[in-house]
Amino acid sequence: MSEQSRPPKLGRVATYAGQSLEVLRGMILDGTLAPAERLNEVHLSQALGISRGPLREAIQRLASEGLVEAVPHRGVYVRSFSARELSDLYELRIALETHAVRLAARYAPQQRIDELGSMLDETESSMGVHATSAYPEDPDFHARLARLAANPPLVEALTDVGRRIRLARARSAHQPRRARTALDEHREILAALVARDGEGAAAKLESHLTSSLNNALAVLRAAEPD
Amino acid sequence: MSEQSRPPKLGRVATYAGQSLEVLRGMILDGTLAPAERLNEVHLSQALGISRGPLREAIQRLASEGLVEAVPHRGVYVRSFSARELSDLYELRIALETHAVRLAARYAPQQRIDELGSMLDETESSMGVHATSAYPEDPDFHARLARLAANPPLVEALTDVGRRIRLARARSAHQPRRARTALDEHREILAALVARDGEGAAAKLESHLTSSLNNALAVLRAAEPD
DNA sequence: CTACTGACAACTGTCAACAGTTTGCCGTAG
DNA sequence: CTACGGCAAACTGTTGACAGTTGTCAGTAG
Repeated sequence: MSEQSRPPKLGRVATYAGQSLEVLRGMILDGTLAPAERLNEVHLSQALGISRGPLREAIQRLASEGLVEAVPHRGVYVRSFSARELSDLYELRIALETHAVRLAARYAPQQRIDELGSMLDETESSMGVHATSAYPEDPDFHARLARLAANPPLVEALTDVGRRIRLARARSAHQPRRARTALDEHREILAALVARDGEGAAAKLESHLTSSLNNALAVLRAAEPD
Repeated sequence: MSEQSRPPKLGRVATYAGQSLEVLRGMILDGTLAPAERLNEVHLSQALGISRGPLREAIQRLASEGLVEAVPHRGVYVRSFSARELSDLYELRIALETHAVRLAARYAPQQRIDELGSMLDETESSMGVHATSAYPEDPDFHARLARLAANPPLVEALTDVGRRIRLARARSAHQPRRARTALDEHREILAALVARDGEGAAAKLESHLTSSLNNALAVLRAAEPD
């Protein structure tokens, strides 16, 4: 067991397992597979036109992303989140993302920050047309913000948390009013970032995410007030 | 596709995939499978006495934990970490763990904090005997500290980061002197926690982890000074 | 009417074989 | 001697079938 060699460069090739992963993730996040629903391997593999092997691999990865929960010998279920779990996820996200923005304020090259600004401009101009995007906290802004920290493991962790949050608040989809507010808050965060004010950006980001959480919680409780 | 039901309670049953996961994780963390080494599915499945199916599932999970890297059609490799990646991991860990300790200072019940203290006493008394534990930052203390935050996703994230760090610094195993220092630093952190001084505990924790990182980096550079 | 028992059906876990891709080797041409 | 091309071995991706477990539902005893 000493077969020395170095990992090759990544040469992406399509694989059924990989494709199924993306399809299933989409089905979960857009509600085709509802929370608490059980995934039947036979039915799903037939629906996707593949065998159970690759499907099981895809499901496995979904479990590691926290989108489904697998119980040995009893099947896998789309995760459903309580209000408490949603709060926990947001708290984690706040810790990660405020740290990311502090790093970005210190180390991010000016150009990348400017790109974020022009991205916001595009979002705003397309806003009048499409009325609103499907999701107020457009993941793009936050994902790009995270990447400015230039810390791959941090980005990875935030991606996972982001996906779970998106699933947890799937029902509270579009909220036109909040989308407008969110854009303004994004601009404030960016302004602090341009000024290289890490603490200020972190503070604005935290309040932004906190109000986003409160909004989600309100919708959640309105849906099931028990 | 609307099969309603609720997720059952967890009823752990042994499964080849699950067992293989733990075996393989152990082999990677203790160096039996060296960094950059390729995992041959056929050889491994024969060595473990199982077929490739469950083995592939176990490998899949290792990949999601960040311990191996899978390249489609080219095999999976035990991850090896550069100094930069190790720093990134520590930075992420610091962000997560300082946040955890702040939460702990605010919300953790007194009893759980006291348990941490008696655990440190045991560690110290067993220290003269075994001379030193295999790993200076004994994962137990940090893992328990994380759990005090009472935020499962946060604990999960820290577990993953901890495993990767442990792999990254696998070579720099025992360091008796540092183990002694680490224990003292743990006591300081705990003292701040007892005083419910979240900021103080966070600061002490950060410097503790920073010196741990510097120690690891020094060992790493000594091993391969290129 | 309720609680237990046993068999059946459905589903997940596992296996062995097949198929497609990658990689290394060998021969040939320049 | 070096560069290119094609063949073959090795390995990963995929499949369909088998095995063991779980959950359900009659049927029966209390």
